[in-house]
Amino acid sequence: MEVNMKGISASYQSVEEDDMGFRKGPWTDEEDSKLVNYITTHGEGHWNSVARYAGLKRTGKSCRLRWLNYLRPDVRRGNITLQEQLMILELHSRWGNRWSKIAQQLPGRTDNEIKNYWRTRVIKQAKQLKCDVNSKQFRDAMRYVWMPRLLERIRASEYQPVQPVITSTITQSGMDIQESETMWVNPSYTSSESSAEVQVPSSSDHTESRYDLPGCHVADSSEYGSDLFGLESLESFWNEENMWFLQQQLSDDLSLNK
DNA sequence: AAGATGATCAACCGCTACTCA
DNA sequence: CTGAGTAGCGGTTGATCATCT
Repeated sequence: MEVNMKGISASYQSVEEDDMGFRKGPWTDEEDSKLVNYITTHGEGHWNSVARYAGLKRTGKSCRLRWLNYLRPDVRRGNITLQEQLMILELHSRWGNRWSKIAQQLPGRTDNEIKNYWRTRVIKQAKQLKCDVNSKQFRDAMRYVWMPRLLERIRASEYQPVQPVITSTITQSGMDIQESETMWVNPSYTSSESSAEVQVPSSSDHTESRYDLPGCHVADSSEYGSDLFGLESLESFWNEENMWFLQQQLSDDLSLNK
């Protein structure tokens, strides 16, 4: 039987059935088309009925997941864009592992996809830096170093303002007004403040003191593996300018907390 | 060329929340 | 109120592909 995995057709032998006779494992083209046909005709919901009446030996849960994560017509495929990466970082800093909630802000992306992105890219980078992904150090690095850089890259590539995100609809005087909020472009870390307007001392002021984040090991360039955010190397984030800026931010935070 | 290792992502699992009889 | 059925969420697993040695 043929199944489609990662865009290629492959023979797959290990589709099995559980004690209840439900099939498990990758979906076949035939199963996909049965599910799509049924939902096209009858609509979503009542997943156990879908499974039964569509002639699928699958659990309702499995049908729901397959539809939402793969078969839905509005599912977006392909790489996570720079804008989406920035949104994920920002929204995760607000909401934590609320993948479904984050996914709602990214049309066409599924919670599964975002979760996978976070686990495979972001957590990996935290590990490489020997930081806990939830540590203040790593979060500050994201907020004050990586996200501004990402924003700069977006602006450089588009050469136009970043699209605001429509977050709510309010009704006023009988008219629907869409209130747009630049929810992920926090002024506190826009590029103008993070780099352009910040006075960076000459390199001689701090060349000797490569900044070690407390409890956070800055890896040698040889330790860097894949490229979070599509940058050439994570090392470029941890250059002296950004280190200096991050150090200032951290010391400001500390003084505020006194 | 082949085996080892790492990265990716679809799918499953367990749990909680919600609905309804 | 309670229990069954269902939907949805987040964590985890495992198959496959890609890259490295």
